[in-house]
Amino acid sequence: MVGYDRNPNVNNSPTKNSILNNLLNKKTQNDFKSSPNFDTLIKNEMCNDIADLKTNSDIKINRSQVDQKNNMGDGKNNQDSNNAADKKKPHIKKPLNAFMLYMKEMRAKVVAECTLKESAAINQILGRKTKRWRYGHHPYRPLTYCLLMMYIVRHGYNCVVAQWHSLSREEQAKYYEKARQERQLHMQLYPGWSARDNYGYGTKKKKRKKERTPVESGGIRAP
DNA sequence: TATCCTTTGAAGGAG
DNA sequence: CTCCTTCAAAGGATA
Repeated sequence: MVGYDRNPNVNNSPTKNSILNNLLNKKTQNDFKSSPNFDTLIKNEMCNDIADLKTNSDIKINRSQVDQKNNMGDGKNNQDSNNAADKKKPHIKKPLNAFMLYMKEMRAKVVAECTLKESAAINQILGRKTKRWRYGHHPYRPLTYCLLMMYIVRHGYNCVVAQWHSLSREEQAKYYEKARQERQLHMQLYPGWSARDNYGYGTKKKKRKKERTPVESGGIRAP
């Protein structure tokens, strides 16, 4: 179960290499380009990224294949996983906000729909900041990015962009209300609890999120 | 094995 | 008040 294997329900299940090759071959790129949902700039940016992908993706793929081979040998090392879970002392988690509730609900659907399992990519699909990979350099690992683009090729650009933000006001209000109820319940269950209680939980220090250059936080790079 | 990545939103603290 | 940071979920990737 390592890597980016496709959903077994899908009829054909190509290997990682064939997925990459499929993306990189001319036909796929042409299909990609001909999508009516892309303007010329985005098309060109995407194709440049695809070209860049080819230079450094081989190493990652070989690494994944090695991992897969290693995993085939042992099938019973999952017993000590709950051992690690026991080690953690119970802590009261933050209540989920509206977007987190939405993600929790929609994640499985997106995972089933596309071949992606990497949550960072799924979260971008469900969130908004698609500009970051549409215009600038992509933050994904090559194979993840490859599969994300495959998803776009298959389902169309509008399917990917801003799913949360494309919800109607009423639909979003549903999640905000649910989140409000969760917070209220959380307050009743754990009076006096503060989100600060979990700062640095389990670790010495969390990494600094970002050094914050507000101009570029939008992610749009001038071409 | 622990942290990173990535999203939005809540919340607390600093200035 | 405004700005900044952390953490909620999640699972593959990575050091």
